[in-house]
Amino acid sequence: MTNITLRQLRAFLAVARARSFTRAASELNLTQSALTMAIRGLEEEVGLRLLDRSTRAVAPTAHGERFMVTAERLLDEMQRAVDDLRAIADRQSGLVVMAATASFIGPVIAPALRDVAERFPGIAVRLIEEHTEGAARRLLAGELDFAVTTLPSPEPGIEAIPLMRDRFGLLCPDDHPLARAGKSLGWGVLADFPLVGMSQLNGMRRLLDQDRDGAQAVRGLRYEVSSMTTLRSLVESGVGVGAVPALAARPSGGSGLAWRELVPAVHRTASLARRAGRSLTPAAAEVVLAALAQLRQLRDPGIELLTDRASLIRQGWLSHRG
Amino acid sequence: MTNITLRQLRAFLAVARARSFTRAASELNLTQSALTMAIRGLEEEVGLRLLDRSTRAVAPTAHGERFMVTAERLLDEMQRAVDDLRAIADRQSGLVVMAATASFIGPVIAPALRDVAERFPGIAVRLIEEHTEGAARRLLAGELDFAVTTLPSPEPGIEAIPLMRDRFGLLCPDDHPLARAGKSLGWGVLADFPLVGMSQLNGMRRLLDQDRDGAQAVRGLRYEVSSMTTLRSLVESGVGVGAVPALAARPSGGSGLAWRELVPAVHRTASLARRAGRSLTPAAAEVVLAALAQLRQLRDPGIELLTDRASLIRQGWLSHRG
DNA sequence: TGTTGGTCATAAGCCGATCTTATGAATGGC
DNA sequence: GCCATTCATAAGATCGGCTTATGACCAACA
Repeated sequence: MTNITLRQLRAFLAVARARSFTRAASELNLTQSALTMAIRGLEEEVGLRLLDRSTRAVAPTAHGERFMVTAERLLDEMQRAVDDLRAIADRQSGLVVMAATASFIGPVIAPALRDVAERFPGIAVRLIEEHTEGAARRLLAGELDFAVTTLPSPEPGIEAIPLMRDRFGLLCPDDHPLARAGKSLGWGVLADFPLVGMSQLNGMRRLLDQDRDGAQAVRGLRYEVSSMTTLRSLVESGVGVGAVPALAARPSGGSGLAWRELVPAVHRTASLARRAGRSLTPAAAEVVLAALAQLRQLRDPGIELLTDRASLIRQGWLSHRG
Repeated sequence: MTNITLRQLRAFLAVARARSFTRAASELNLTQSALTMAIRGLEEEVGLRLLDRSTRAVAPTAHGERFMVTAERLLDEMQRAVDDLRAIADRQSGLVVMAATASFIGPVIAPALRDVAERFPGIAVRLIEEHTEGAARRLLAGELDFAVTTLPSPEPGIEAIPLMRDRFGLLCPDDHPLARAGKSLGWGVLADFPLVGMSQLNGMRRLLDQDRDGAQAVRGLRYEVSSMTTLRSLVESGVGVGAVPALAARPSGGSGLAWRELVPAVHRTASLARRAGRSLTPAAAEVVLAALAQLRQLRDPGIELLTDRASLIRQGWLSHRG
């Protein structure tokens, strides 16, 4: 086992290049004495004279000259490797692989990514639109840095922290009678109209299924669709109405759609999830922060933020730096 | 500038591979605590988490995993470079480039090289038969590790140490009248026979030219040749006699040739020479030592050893090791 | 030829980095 | 919930490396 240090390599190169201990010392901000000892240590370690020196001249030996090339390359590679890591740490580069449920991507993730791209042009993102189960599977497989999902129950091997919750409300055309009914709406009103809802594969659908009040929004469902975009289209064209979370309803006003709270409140909680014990990369942390900022900007009565930067730091999702 | 140490790299690799600080610590004969600190230092230096760790599990992060490859390669290259140097230091490999005058090669250098080859099969030698001036030029050009020459005067830029000296004597056929003349021979006897001698390009010829007694061996030279082999052939076939140094006469008895001292003694001194300030490689030192041993074995009355191992060490030609 | 200025080598003491010991905090298994 | 195990942290000890001071050597110059 070698006990050679990079310090010795640097000392050797400096002396060999400067052809002088004294000059090399001043370049390295050391004393000549320190270099003498460093070179001695190096030569003892390899058992070979690398620098021929007298009080009048210093020059690398033939072996020393060959070793210079090696030492140079070694230090160079080391520097490059460290620089790469530092670039990632400084978020000048990096790849974020993440998954999010569709309803988050439009109003939250997309603008967050635009934001991140502006400040850190070197960060690349792979965004996977994925429902809860798929995200969980990918997390466990180690494919993702993190995911934004409506994780129902904490799975082993996955660590999650509540991010926000929004309540379900009625989505209807903005010229629909219920759109401007004076009083607050109860879940019972849904019984009077043809209902549009998500298929059973969907996370929010299952929330409704399991809720006593929410179940009224899926009983006798007339149209069952697989994406929120489709649901919105159907509602907008007056085919029916549906119960959707506040976030999924956005944008509502001005888009031909109206959203009204339903009481009693039924919530859906979205979480930040990662594989247990896996830390966020600096780039991923930046995306999470930007998403948080987007959520804060929404200022929607139906949407409630459940965490903040400090809390994320406290629970080990973010570091203090940056 | 990175301040990362190879120690940290080794610590990182050990922990990442063992997936445990404790196990890695016992492998490296350190405490778990030391590794914790080493890893912390490394991570601070690059600004990036490289190992995700809890009290129950340790695993490299994605970046850590990539860095493992780099760190492995770096340490490996370092090890290889050092091993190469050590092989040279141990004389398991190495190339010696040397020059010697022809008269040395046969009786001294050749058997010395056979000897070295036996003990250090990895050492390669490039041996150049070269007269004094040529050797000096090559030394100054840095082409040679060392040379064995009859250096007349110390040149600047060349460092020389006397190796041995031999005296001139009469070379004649072994059935020649002078071969068994009772008394010692004076230089005057040469006047009575046709003389064979080296050309003026040769070092020993010039020694004779410049010596009052020796000059009698070149005055009225009948045959002027350019190599000792030729000279010996001519003398052996009875064409004439000549004055040659003891070493150049060997082997004399049993080869059809006889060699008799001439008085007063005229000496030729052979030196070990190298470029000033240039140290011998371990392999070259081995050759020098072997040559010295050969010279010692000659035990020829006309040959006088002028140095020894201790003296070479004292004057910086050899190191103590080995 | 003695002096002088500059160079690398060496020694001693200091200081900081690193290691060890001891302890704390977290977590999975029972 | 308790226990065993693991990593983290703190404090003291130890070791290596740095600086300062000095020596030895050598070339250049008077």
